[in-house]
Amino acid sequence: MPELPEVELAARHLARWAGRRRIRAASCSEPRSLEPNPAALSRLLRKRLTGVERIGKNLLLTFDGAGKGGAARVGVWSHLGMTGKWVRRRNDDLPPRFSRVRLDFEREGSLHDISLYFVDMRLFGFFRVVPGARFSAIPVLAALGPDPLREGIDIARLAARLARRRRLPIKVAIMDQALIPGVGNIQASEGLFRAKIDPRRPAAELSLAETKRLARGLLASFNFTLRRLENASAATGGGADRDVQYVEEPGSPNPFKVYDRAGAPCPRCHGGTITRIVQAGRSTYFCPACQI
DNA sequence: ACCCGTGTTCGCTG
DNA sequence: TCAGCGAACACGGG
Repeated sequence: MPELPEVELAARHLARWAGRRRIRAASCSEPRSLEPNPAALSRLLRKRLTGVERIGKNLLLTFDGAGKGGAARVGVWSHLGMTGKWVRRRNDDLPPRFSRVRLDFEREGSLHDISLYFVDMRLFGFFRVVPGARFSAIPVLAALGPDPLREGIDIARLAARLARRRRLPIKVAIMDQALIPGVGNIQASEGLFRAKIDPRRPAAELSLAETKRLARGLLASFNFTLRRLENASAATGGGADRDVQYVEEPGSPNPFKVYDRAGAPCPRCHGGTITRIVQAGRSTYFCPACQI
């Protein structure tokens, strides 16, 4: 599930659910993973969630101390991996299955106590406490490109970087998080379809016009997917003090134009058949007739 | 039983 | 030094 749109929705939910609220308790339940550990989690106690930022698929939370005497600021760097999600539950509800981290927030105004859970079945995601919230000191984060939703896509920068990928297929190239962070396997196929670009083309061969189309196609796909997620989230009871998950419900129809639609007629040209190929070990979907 | 997977990192190779 | 590749991580679902 989690590519840029899903993580964006998670960030908005976290801010709405727990923004400005103070952590009363923090615990982790996973037996074998080293991260986080109780000692690291304890640094969050009594601190207020003052910032929720997203760069690509990375969630950056900032917590500030209660005291005015400059109590230490603490950050959390969280990634949803393949199966991670954030879930809100009432305080006395049972923890969801595959819960890894539980954060209990204090009552605030008319809001009830709530618990937020970081849930991750496959354990490819993580939740790391970052002392001082010095995110930029983390090499992986520093290497990320500018977030496309907030800062747009710098065509010149993108073109210059693609030019260095001589042989790499464009679909594989754009999944490099240093280029356009947040592009995952679904959004890569969707963005290329919207841009009418063949995913097999060597990255360095794209013209400037094609690079522009690609940037627009990716942004359009991000925004389309985000809107779908917002609607699905609102429909399942956003605002009510009930259990809410932000991910699409299982069994909901595939909202994508080509992803996971092998064999279907092309929704644009109607002349081609959506085809699945494997690139760098991942599925790619495209229309051989109108993606050139 | 077997294979697949919406992500990332690491080690190897040329 | 580096682009590119394949494996590894873990585990439910089809």
